[in-house]
Amino acid sequence: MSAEITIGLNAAIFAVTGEEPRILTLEEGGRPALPFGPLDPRGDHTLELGLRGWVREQAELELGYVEQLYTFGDRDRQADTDGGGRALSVAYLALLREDKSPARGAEWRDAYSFLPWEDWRSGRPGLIDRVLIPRLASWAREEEGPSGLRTERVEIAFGSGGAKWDEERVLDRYELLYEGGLIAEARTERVKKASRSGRTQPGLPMALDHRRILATALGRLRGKLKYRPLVFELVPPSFTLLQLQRVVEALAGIPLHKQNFRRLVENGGLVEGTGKLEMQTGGRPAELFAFRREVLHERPTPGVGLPGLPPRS
Amino acid sequence: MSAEITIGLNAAIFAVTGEEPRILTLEEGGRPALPFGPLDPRGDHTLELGLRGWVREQAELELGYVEQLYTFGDRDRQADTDGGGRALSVAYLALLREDKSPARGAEWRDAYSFLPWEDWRSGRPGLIDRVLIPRLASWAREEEGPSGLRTERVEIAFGSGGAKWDEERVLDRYELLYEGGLIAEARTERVKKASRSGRTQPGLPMALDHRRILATALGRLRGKLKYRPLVFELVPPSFTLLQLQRVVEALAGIPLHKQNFRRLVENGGLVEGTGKLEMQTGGRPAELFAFRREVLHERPTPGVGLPGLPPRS
DNA sequence: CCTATTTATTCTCGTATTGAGCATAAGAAG
DNA sequence: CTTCTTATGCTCAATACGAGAATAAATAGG
Repeated sequence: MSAEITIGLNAAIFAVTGEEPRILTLEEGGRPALPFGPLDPRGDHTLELGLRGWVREQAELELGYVEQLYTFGDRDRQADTDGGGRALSVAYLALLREDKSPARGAEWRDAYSFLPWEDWRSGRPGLIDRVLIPRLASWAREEEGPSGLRTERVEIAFGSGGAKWDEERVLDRYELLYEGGLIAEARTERVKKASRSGRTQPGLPMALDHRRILATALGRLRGKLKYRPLVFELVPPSFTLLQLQRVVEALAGIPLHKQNFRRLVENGGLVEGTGKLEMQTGGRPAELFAFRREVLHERPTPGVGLPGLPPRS
Repeated sequence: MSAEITIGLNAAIFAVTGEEPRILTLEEGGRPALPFGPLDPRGDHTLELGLRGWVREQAELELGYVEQLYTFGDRDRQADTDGGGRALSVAYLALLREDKSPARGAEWRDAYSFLPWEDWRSGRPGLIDRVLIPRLASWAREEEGPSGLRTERVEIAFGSGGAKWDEERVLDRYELLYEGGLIAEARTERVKKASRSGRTQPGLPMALDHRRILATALGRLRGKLKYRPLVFELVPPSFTLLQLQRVVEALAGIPLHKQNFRRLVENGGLVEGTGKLEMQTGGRPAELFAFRREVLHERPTPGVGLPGLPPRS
């Protein structure tokens, strides 16, 4: 009766440096992997503590903000478990201030190198209409059961055909690309055929299911930015408003209106001026601001907001 | 090395009938329990399918909307595992249209009977200021390490001391009450002492950690109502706007302004009139409306909204 | 038939927030 | 001292929100 079950603990650890979102990776069988390790059923008091332990061990980093993301347990998409064993992955989202340098073996990589279609900071990436949509469209055509179901999913996920781009639907997009055979990690006939015919699979692949975890994490992070003051976990204790904005933009993957962003965080009571100035701006000096913790008292959902949302929600 | 690990699948299944939110329960060791069963590591292809199987078996109900909630794995708060085994619970939130009657053994119960402080539809429940706050305050006083930390948590969670009530913080409140010894399921000295001295623990207890799962589920549901059209999983295909509003109010636990609610869902494109009328209203007949699926195309976050939120987000 | 009651539905109004952009300030570079 | 760059302040129209008045269409009772 008892097949062996193992619990893997995975962390998608984000930092933002140089205006780019980074994700901490290890090298695992030739592909980048998220830091992970098995739960010690006797030792680890909580899942989160187990995770922190693994990250400490593998990257010599002490995690700050940590939040549980999702538990992956599909039998068909798990690691090649040797026997009949079953592996579950409990995935976490973690944030680290700046990019502290990790131990050798671990390194920070540009998060968008794995999900290049998610970066809209310089407009809609050409990749989407040039590669993704055409190939997804042909995938949608071929097995159309209930008319247009796949087509509708593609439109909603990628903001084509009249739908609007929703930066939070990172996982929807990844899953669609996975099903459509555009993700190298899916070892389906479709992917093999495509690569034989010389087509590239967009974005760098990761080990196992880790890119899916990354997509889940990025989607959650983007969503949560809007209603919890998470950005402040990623910036130094004092920062200029432009720095703050760049961090939000890096994660959200879209450009923001500078003056309005300032108005939002200042009037929203999220930050307070420190009186000090940052002189290395390349222009007029900028005031340094700090997070106002009291805001947690005052407003139920103190996020930084993103444009394009139908307000009130 | 290998201690046995078991994965429990739990479901918090909501329905709304007669303007009351209901939760599906079984009876387990004298206390109400959420439907649950162990994952079959060989049989179940996915966690969700395993869960659906258990609910089918135990309650003879076919789940509609299902979403993964959280994975609980604290060693100290798990079931009394006989040996050194470790149990994880993967909890799900599920919604069921109306209340289909379950098999014997399962029954629908008022969700607020377990979390009575969460129902603000007729104003702030007296229980909060009469019982919860005083007892939490004394708990906060007694072990105040960093000054006011506990006090601050209580204020934010319960909307006392200047903070506003945030209906989403269901889990925060539950955890606070748990730590403060007001939750019967916590088998701490504090709880025992309180019950010896005749104090009641507010709300009906559930088996194991199930009330915590319920709190997690309700919090998530309240949050998600605002930006995804979840309510429509809980109402019949056609409904009057007041019916819809009552369902939202039941779950959110707060009263809504009728005219504004109507404006929100109508102008928001969430519903469309069917032309048919409901005559049994007790007053003027009401038009029957239906969910407009197209809205998924048009707006990224088509929720029903709740008042009091700092807009944008 | 007339009236009170109940619920539905339509509008209005004052206020706050949003999205967009113009204008000014204060540094550095030449 | 002109130009470039970034910071910061301010305006303006469009929209959304919160609250509530006003009107419509049923039912129940006399």
